[in-house]
Amino acid sequence: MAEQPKYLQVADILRKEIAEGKFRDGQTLMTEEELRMRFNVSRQTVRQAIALLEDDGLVDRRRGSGTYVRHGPRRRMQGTLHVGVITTYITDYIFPNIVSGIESVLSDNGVVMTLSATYNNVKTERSILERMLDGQVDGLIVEGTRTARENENEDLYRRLAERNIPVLFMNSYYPGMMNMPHVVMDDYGGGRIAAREVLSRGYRRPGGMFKVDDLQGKERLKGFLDEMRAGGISIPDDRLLLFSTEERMNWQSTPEGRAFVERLKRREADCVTCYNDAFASSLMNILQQDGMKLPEEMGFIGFDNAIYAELSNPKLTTLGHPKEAFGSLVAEKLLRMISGERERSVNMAWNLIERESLPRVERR
Amino acid sequence: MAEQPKYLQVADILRKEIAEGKFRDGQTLMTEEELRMRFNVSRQTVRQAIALLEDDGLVDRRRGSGTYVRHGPRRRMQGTLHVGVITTYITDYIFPNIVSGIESVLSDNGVVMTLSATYNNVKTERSILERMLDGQVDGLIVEGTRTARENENEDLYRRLAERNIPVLFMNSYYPGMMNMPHVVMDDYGGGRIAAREVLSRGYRRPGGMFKVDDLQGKERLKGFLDEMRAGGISIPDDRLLLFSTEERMNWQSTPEGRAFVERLKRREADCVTCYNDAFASSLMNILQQDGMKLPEEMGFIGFDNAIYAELSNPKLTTLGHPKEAFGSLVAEKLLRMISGERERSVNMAWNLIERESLPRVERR
DNA sequence: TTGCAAGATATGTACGGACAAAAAACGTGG
DNA sequence: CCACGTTTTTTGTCCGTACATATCTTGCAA
Repeated sequence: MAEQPKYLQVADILRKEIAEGKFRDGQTLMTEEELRMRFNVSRQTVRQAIALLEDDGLVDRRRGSGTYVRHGPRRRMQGTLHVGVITTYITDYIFPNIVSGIESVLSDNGVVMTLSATYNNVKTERSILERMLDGQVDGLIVEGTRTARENENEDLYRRLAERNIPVLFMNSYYPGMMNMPHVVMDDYGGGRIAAREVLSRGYRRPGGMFKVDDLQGKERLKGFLDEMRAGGISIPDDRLLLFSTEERMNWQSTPEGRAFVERLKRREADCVTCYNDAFASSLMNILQQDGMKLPEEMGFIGFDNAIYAELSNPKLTTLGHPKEAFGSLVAEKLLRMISGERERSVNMAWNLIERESLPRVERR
Repeated sequence: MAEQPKYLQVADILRKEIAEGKFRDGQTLMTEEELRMRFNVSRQTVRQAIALLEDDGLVDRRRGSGTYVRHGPRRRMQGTLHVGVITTYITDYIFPNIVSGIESVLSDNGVVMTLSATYNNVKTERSILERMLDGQVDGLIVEGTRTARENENEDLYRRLAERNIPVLFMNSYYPGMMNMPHVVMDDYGGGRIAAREVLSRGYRRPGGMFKVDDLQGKERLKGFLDEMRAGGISIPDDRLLLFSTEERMNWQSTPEGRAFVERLKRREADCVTCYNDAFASSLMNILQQDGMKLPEEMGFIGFDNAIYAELSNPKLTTLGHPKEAFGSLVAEKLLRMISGERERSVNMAWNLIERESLPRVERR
């Protein structure tokens, strides 16, 4: 009591006990009177504590009956289910397609969706999660932000877990995050596929550019390097450009970025494996403006099969992301989680889409 | 007290007085002690009442200082601004473009956006509004649902108004809704433009299909008919198909819809003005499958300049919706409203985009 | 066994009082 | 006039009590 008010202490203890599942039978096990005795406080204090739990949606109070712990599907009857979806972007790149897949499943099931974007900003993610917490969502689909770094918002995810709100990560996830399942592409495997493709088409001085502040990029890079090593090719550091999101919009203007482009212009590599199609497309443009002939003078392979892939010139050879199907799978999985089932994580396989940007080459 | 508990009565009175602006100076004017005297209740009861107002975000309590009424920009310091966006659809039609316009402005200003779709269902709209209310948004952009009918959710909009949460309607709005401004296309004017275009190109037996459960459609229809009348053309009822959203997906299979299509096949009209490009496109397909040659045998004009317009064959002549620019304008307006300014409603003008579906015709 | 009424049990409302802690107002001395 | 400590004001926490009201349980009677 010297530090924290009693009602908070009581609330915390009860919160913890609920999280541990001590009250599986339905009722909070204790009436206000029993709690009063147990903690040796007044009934008002007990009520104040329980009020907090009620705000959090952890318990329901019924006059004349008792206080009940909620588990499982939150809203008992009336009222629609609400699902929150948190992605890095909404209207860019392949996200409209993924969201569309999610949306179609949710709306078919009469579930209301709430969509927010983090723009790869951890603070924004925090702010959105806070809103979701007191907005009483019944489930959450999250694309992790900066997942290769320390997870600043772990406390909020813990609170979601305490409230039995199912969370499903997609595309990218925080490793070791309390048994929350994820649906992601097999990024490590994708990196290996890309490398194998590059090698089998005769390239011998491969380069690469990867975003490394999220798991996706790190895994793609790892798979890429492992497969290269297995093929007997080692890649010097200066044929690799590693960057993080801050530089997304202007990686070309960083010292490393400029140096990398210069080396490519000097033909120090014969092909580039790119983190995704957006970067592949913009890098191709830069080199073409400098007069390089593509794909003859340099091969390219990307990830995701975004719109750019079909529209760019030469058309991009790329690993195809299932997008709509991916979104649908994610949504279906979350709905099952909401209805109480345990779901496993999924790694989806890439399928190579061969276009024009990575032609077979002769000895150079 | 015979009916409602005292603390609710007190809360309601205070809520009303706050809404009327009685406490413009900052403090609630009354301390808990003063309120206790005024209402002749105990201090606990007063506190219980104020707690409700605090939940609603109407007041802030500061220990040792007093209870203050919040007006204007909600979150005082820390914490990002949150804006809710409610549209009828998200990933369909022109909505991705509009949302993109909104999103770019909001994210440039560091504002977090939360996006939800009603699918033109008033109950869903209600459910979303409830979430927005206890999610503490700082502003709301709403595309009204079924705006030509009674507004079932007026109570919720009133509560938003009570809490000083600015609401801006777009595309479609509820007439007479407490001074909440709107940004819409000039639908009446658009109807007239379409009619004028049809007439000036020589068509003399014009038909039309319009959705009439929202204001947009009603206004477009009204403008269309008025301009026709002004041009000396009266349109018999059976050359018009009026429908509502329920039938959106399958208007072709309703008795009226089938009858309408049959009349078109018998060439009882020489052109059709369509509620929007989606309907225009699908109607064109139906007639073409029946062997009709377009645009020679029947002219078409739509609204919105959606993707279909460019992709269909023949390419659609249509009235262009500004989409991204529209979204940006809406977002900028709402941000100004959040920072306290009063904003006027806007009717944006259409611009005609001439493609292939409404060619000039000779006397028939 | 069923139906209903009375009683027991639980939460909801309301009152009173007391002290704690933070902020604001005041007063005093420099 | 300012600085600093003291007092006052105001909200926060906590206790005890009483009664209201909804729900559940029990037991009696048909």
